Amino acid sequence: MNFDDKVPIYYQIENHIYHEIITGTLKPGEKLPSVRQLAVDVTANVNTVQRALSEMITAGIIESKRGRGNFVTMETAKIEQLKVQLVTAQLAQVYEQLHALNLSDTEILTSLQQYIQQRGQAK
Amino acid sequence: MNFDDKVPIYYQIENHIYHEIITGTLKPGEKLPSVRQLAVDVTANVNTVQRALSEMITAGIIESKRGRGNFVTMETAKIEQLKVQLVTAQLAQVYEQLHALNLSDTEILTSLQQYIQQRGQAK
DNA sequence: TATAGTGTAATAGTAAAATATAACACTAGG
DNA sequence: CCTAGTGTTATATTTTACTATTACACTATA
Repeated sequence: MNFDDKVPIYYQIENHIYHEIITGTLKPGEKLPSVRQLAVDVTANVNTVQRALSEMITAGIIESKRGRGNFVTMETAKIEQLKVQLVTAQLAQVYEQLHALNLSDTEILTSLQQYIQQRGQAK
Repeated sequence: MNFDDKVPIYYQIENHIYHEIITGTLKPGEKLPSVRQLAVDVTANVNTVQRALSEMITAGIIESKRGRGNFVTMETAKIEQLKVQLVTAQLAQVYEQLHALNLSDTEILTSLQQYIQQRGQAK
């Protein structure tokens, strides 16, 4: 995995798995790879993976069944809620940051528009 | 100061000062508070502040004058460039994250639009 | 029932960030 | 020249994330 050394690995693993759940790579009720396999996949330690999973279990997104494995919740409402939560967190962050740089609401919007346009051309 | 324990303090201090420079709270050529005073201001250690400053000095945004103090660069072009850089980094992050959540370009834009609208109503 | 695969937990060790503290080097002003 | 204020650097210590390793608890199945 490609880690950003500015933020904890367990946090990045958590986010990574959340993304897989939200995009449907991991479907509701589906079994996750074993913690040992996950550790290999993301090139991290079992304990680090476990820490990430613990938070997801607490959040109710993952259900842990001892001796069987970890499973994505079947409550699709929770997954949808999680998605909204992550999206909103992202939007809030950009908004706050750019606002703190004295960009107006419209400037923030148009700058994102421009960024997307330029990004499309660059490909 | 209000630190996010998910990212290094020196990095947050760096960002904090960058914001003050870009918004004009700290003007070109202006002297920064002493490192010891800054440490008190942000409730961190002198060495931690120094680490943040070191990166800013390397980046050419801050000029250090031993015995006199640290000063914001007078090259306004550099400051403008820094602003573009920070804004772009923010835009890139949201875009990548939301794109990874399977939001299309237009969905990303409209969701930001909606966020700003709702935020306005909440006040 | 034995075994392989699973989650869970504990221990010890390493590395990096941050702190506390002190010392050093330079500058300006009295 | 001396002193107060500045940046700079170094040392030792604490804290936290991460790793390596091992052991334990449970489940399914051959």
